[in-house]
Amino acid sequence: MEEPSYKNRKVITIGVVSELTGLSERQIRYYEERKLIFPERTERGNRKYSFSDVERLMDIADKREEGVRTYEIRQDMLKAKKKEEDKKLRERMLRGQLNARFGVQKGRLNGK
Amino acid sequence: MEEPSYKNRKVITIGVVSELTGLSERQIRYYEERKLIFPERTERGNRKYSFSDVERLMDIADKREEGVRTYEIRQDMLKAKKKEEDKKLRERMLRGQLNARFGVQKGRLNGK
DNA sequence: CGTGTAAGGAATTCTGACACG
DNA sequence: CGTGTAAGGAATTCTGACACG
Repeated sequence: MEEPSYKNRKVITIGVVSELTGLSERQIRYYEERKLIFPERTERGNRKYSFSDVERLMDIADKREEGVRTYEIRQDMLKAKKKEEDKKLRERMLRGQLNARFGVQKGRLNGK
Repeated sequence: MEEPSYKNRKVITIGVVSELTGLSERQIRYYEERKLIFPERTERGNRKYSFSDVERLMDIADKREEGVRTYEIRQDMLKAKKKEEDKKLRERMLRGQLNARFGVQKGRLNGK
């Protein structure tokens, strides 16, 4: 498991993203302004998107068609993100517990 | 298994490919002329590459540094491709054999 | 053969703004 | 709020060609 590869690499220009999603460049830039997506930039300032950005944009497009406001979409995003983080935190803590009781001894840090 | 996804989708413009590979656009276009890579085009004619194209280009760059000529690189490519196809063919034939003797009967095509 | 470069034109992208509803 | 559009400029990409070794 070492590939954050392909899916998350920001390499696609806005024109291609527009083709891929069916959204106008105006819309794509606006969703960035509303902090729904976060493209990188080339040295000269051209936006570059990843495949996950493209997928997120398609989700956004669906939401928008249902009439959901960009602000609400953003709230949902943040909520989902927090939930993700909490989950990871709980998992880490659980692992810590198990290790403390049954795990391989890592060797005391110093004998004191 | 339905994702020919990310890795093979042609979405990267030549400028980004150049950054990614360290090759000049001139070189990238030349390797296309020598039939080492096959980008797609946007409606207006701009080249679009996939991540596998990028990887292939990096392989090509390595070969070139070793002094291998584009013609030879192409020959090796074709050889490798043929080998791949032969392998698939043999696998298909073997499966056919097994099916014929032990496989589920597919029903005769017609009783004659 | 493999690559650089200047040339000219066409298409892309960018930003900030006005418009509309 | 969300999106279209015209505006002007800068950067990108394209092709065909000449150059060099």
